[in-house]
Amino acid sequence: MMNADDLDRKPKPSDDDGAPAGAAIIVDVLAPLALDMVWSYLAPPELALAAGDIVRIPFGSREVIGVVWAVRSPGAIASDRKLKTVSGKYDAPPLPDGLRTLLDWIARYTLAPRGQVLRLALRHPEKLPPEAPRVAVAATGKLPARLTPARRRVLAALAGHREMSRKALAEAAEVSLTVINGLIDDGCLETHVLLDAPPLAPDPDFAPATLSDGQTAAAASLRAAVADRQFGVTLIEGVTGSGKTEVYFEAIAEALRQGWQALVMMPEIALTAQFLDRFAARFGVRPAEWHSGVSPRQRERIHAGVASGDIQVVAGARSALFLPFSKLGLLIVDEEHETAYKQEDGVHYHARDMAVVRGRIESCHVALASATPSIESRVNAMRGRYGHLRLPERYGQRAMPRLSAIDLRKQPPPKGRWLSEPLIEAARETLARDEQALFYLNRRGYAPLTLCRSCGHRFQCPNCSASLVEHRFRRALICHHCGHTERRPDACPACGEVDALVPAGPGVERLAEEVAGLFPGVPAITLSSDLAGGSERMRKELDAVAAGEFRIIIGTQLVAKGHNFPRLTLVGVVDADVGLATGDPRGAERTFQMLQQVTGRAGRGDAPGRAILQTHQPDHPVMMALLSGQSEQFYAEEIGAREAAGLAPFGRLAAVIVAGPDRHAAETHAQALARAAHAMPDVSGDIIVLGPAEAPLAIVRGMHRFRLLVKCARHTDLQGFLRAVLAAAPNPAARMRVTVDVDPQSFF
DNA sequence: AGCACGCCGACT
DNA sequence: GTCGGCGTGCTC
Repeated sequence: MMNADDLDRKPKPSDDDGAPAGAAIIVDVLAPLALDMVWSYLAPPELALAAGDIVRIPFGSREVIGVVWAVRSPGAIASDRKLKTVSGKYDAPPLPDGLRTLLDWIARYTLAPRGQVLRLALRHPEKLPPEAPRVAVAATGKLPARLTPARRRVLAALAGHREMSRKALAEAAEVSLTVINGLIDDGCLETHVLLDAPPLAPDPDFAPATLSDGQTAAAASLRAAVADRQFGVTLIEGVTGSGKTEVYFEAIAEALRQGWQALVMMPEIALTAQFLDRFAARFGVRPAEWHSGVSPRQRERIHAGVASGDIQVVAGARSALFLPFSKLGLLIVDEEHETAYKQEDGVHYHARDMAVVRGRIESCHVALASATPSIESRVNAMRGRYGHLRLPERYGQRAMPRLSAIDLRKQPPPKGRWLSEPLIEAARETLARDEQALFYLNRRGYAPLTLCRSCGHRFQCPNCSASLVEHRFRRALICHHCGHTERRPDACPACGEVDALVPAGPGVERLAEEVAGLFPGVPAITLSSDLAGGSERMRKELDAVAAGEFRIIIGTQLVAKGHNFPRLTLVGVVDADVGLATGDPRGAERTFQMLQQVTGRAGRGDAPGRAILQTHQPDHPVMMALLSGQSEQFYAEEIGAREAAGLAPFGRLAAVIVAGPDRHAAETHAQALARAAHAMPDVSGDIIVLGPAEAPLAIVRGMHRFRLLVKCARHTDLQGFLRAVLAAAPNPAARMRVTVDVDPQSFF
């Protein structure tokens, strides 16, 4: 977005510029470094700096980029030290007030240095070669002195057009650019710079969808909320195919009619050509698209367009939240429960929550959409903080899949096998109808556990104490937490017995073996993140599945979303209990969300889908919720259970300051604390463990040096929790200094 | 974050 | 005798 050539160089300071010393303008500049401070500089008056401007400043021995965070009132020279002078200003859109407020807010909330948060909004190449002006040519009417065949073709190709770009003309006339340049030199063609046409505006009335009654009502309510131009949040809840997208498209249409911008955030993987096409079908053009794969040049254009208002709608991953919108009027967070919204490195933020914050700052409406909302959003909806729109039915041809459960206690598969007779029978019927079946098992590898039959030795990761997972294809034992890999030995390392190691439990590889035995000759594919060949290969295989090349799919959570498999009518959940007893307080919520997603994939227009859950606990609230299609009860129980366990339904941040003069000792303490906190059974989420700091005020300044681990404590009794964590720490010298208790809502 | 300054080990 | 390791401190 910035370019060195855009830098307005400060004229050479002269002794007689006559400005009285007291009238010097001072600006406070924030640099995108891991520093929290703003730095004061003298501002050359001719740059006319304003808050938000992007400047270059001398900083220590180098020059860095910075953003004017504040312009000090004239005459207020606070510091007695000699100030350096701003070197120049970039001809780039300034950061709007709302965005700067958001960045400050996030820095405060996440305890991150402001400079580091600023990076989120400035993550662009500092220098780009200036964009080459695009040149168009038009005929002048003059005929060339020598009319060669090539020249004739050029003039003929241009005949129907007022102007064409040189490249397009050369292609159309099947000549090289030399011929065209020759004609320009002869004066037969004239050139002019082609101005960048503003992008085509999405048209709110291009092709409004036909909505069901329920959708119409929901859309009307959302439209009204948008037009209100006040901060508010609506949770849109509706199963896959219920038309959530169509409903929020109507909200976007309303924002467009009002002349406001809209941002649609989605998890990175959900931002597909399919979505962009759907948008284009409704509004006539694709939205601007923003994610990690967008080219630097395109980023620059989007920045400029969003700041000028030429771009009205952006669909983007979480980082799109930091674009310099000039008149944002609507934020939408699609698939709001997705964990991909959580940034876990650098600045730790949850993009869904920060979207709500930005909505608050911009005074506009925020819509959160999901088939399986997060507990947090549910609680907010239940307590009336968020509006709640439900779209309970599938619209159009697709019927909801029929769900049933198989009680594995009553109908267990034979020993060493994982598919029960009724599920196998259902798959047979499906295959006989020439349809596809999916066996879902969220376990990579061959077997999650390897045991020694002779001495009972269990293979464990040396770093994490988790079980090593056998990957038979790679002949390796792998830790799924840290990636530790070792060769699978033939003899037990504990007792030396040869050929005594047995796999315990199923993974997708083992399941594939069983499926191959049960359905010989039926084309099947196993899809997990272990698939060799990278995303390229994955895409190819998913396309092959969509085209019906495979009849049986065996997959991990990777198949739960994304690609549409049009012939898929049976989803068999091989072990619905995976993830329920892991000690993770979010286990039930996650399991429900995942199973709801994956079972929802069954069914197509003419063939209703079926989903079968194999479970040992058919009475578990998750299974009941899935089977009945009623999630109310489940959510209510989940919230109640969390409250009973002393867990807050909202995230909270806790900062533990480990005091001590010795940096290494402090790091060791902090890591031990983090581990101890992690191991506590009733805690999930994030704990910020900070290194030595002298006083609470020093946190912000000192924390960046010792940022060791950030995870978020979801705990109502924070003080008690921290005391417990500290009690578990090996060194009692570690002291708790500060806790920060932040419910995002409580900040307002 | 970068970058300089500073004080101890293996090389031309 | 120097090159270079990364520990510590500073940046308007």
